[in-house]
Amino acid sequence: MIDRSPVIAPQPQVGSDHELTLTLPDGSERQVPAGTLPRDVVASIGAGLLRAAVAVQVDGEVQDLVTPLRRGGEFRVLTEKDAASLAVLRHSAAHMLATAVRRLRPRAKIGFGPAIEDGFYYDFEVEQPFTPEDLSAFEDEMRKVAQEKYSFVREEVNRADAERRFADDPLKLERLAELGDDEVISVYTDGPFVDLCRGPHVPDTSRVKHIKLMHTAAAYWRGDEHRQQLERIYGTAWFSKDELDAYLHRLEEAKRRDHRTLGKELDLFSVDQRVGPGLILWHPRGAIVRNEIETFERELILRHGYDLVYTPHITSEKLFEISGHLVNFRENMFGAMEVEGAAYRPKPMNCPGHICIYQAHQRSYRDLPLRFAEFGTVYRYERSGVLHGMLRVRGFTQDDAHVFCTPEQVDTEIERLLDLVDEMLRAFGYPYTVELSTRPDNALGAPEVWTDAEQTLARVLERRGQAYTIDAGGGAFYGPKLDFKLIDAIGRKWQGPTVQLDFNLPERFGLEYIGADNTPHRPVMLHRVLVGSMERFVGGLIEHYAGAFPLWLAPEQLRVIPITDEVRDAAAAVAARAKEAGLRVSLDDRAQTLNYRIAEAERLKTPYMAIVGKREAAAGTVALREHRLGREQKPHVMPVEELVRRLAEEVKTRALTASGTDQPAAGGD
RNA sequence: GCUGACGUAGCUCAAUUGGCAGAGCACCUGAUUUGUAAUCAGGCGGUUGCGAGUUCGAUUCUCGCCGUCAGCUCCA
Repeated sequence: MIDRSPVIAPQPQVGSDHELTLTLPDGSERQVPAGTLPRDVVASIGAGLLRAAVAVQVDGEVQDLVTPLRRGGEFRVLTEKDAASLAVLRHSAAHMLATAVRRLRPRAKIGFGPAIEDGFYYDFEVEQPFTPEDLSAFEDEMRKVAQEKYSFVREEVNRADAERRFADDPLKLERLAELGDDEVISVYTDGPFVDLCRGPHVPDTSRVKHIKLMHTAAAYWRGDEHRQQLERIYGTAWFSKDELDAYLHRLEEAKRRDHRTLGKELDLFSVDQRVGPGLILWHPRGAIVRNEIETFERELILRHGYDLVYTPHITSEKLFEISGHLVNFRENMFGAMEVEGAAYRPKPMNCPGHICIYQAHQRSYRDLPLRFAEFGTVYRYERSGVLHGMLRVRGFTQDDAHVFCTPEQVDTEIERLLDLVDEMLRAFGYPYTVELSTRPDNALGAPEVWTDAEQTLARVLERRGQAYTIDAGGGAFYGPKLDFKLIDAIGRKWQGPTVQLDFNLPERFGLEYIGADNTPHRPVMLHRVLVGSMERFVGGLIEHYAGAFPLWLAPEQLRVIPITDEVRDAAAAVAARAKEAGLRVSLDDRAQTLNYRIAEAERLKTPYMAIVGKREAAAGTVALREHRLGREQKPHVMPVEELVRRLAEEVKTRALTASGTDQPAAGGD
């Protein structure tokens, strides 16, 4: 028999003997006894509000309507309109998934089922992995659970009671054993399913209507790869059908932008089994994009006082013994090759090489700061399961640089780096956020040095009015860092530039400079990358621009198309003129229909097409077609000189074509 | 590396219970001379990822390896 009775308020276990003060959003105050259920408070405000309520927020903390109030403070009712409600909905959806799975697979053991960004998951221990058919059966069953409108009933129980209830669920017992004696043990029941859970939940299962189970995956219990793997089911849940549809559409959009698909369609790069997984072959069209970025960046950093250097791809592994990489990251390095009795390795980082250049001379404080930059190709062994297109590879080129300076110069150097980062990212149209990562537990060096460095970073950021968040304990063991996160055209975050202070390598290599006092001092070393890796950055750019690069980066900037053979020479002259102006231009005089040739140029997302017919040939003009204007557009007739001027200007200013406005071709490709 | 799915022409995909491996696009040839997103005809193209096994017969079933995809774990 399914218990469908309404919620019975469990007796609160803690102090119901004192009054709590709740402050409502309108400023009014209410006194209620501790242990009162929020639903009673909400009901007293209004019946309509109770119907709309998803949960409440008390003193900043979200809790559901059936968890006894234990403290007072700001009291806000959360409805479907509040962003914080989504996590509650999704957590409840996870329970409903478990409810559905348990109905169809009574022997499935339950793990955890939290809300995550964009959805939820639930882990199960089962003998047979789930199939796609299982998934749709579970989804149907979840809808039934929603229709059956079970209340989420909260009970607070003692340990013995909880152990009895989850006697058949070893994973839950393990979790239970970890709960401290002072913690409230609560369980939530929706219909036939009961789960050890802190909450909060929506009032009943009928609130969870717009769901979709996305896929299954294996996941390690407690995220520990030495523990058993569980079957995880991912799903998403929203308050309205529109939101669900919009989310699914966002996924489609991301798929449409996938750099692996576009990389093939636009002939930018490939990988070849014979070369090896995670090793990128840059095709001519992709190489143009990369080269433009490198040229731009090289010009930029030279202007910012950097010196270009080159270091070998393969070095004696002694270098990595000194640097400590061999001890700490041996598993992630390519294996050693023996040459005349000495072991050599492909470099996993450029820093040791740059340090050796620093040490090639005795350095004076007058030489500092020294800024060595290199597009340095490094090789790291990444486990096969993590490789992903251009975004996660085994060989990549970092736009790496190391700044060697005196402690007094760190301030200004950081400041200069922030300018550099800003100039670089603006060129690609990326907004960004900044994160300051501080001292981790396994940190090297004196805490005072760390605190000092962290304060320097924070001070510079604050002086510039740059907003930032702090990732406490997120620094590398050898120094604190600034991480820049890029936000792409569809709102996704990407790892961007990083600036890192290093207390370790100067020590290990014994770096020195002679100070004004004529004694040796240890310089400070800064590592920094702007784009990180050319591979990852270009992969990200492909997705950011959906393959429609701004003109300065476009592999082919202009395609000239004569309508008939009669005007071929006129078209060739247009192409020659554009080429002379430094544009990347091609002439498509194939014996194909005009429509065919336009379709192909559009498929390649060629920014501009100059069509030349009899009228244009006679007048010295072209009919210009622009990729970004989409399918319906009137050709814009202009003199050849104006075309060239306009495009050259657009390249020179590195103008950003409206990224994200690139529409999918309605037919054809 | 782990779990699961997948691997057929350059690309996207077919191939009824195991029975002659196919289409569209691309490419080549010819015709077509076109006014803004795919002209017509013909042709070329395959050790069905690799290797073994079962079978009269394997793209199809089994095993191993390689690779790809999703997720987990990892990313100095």
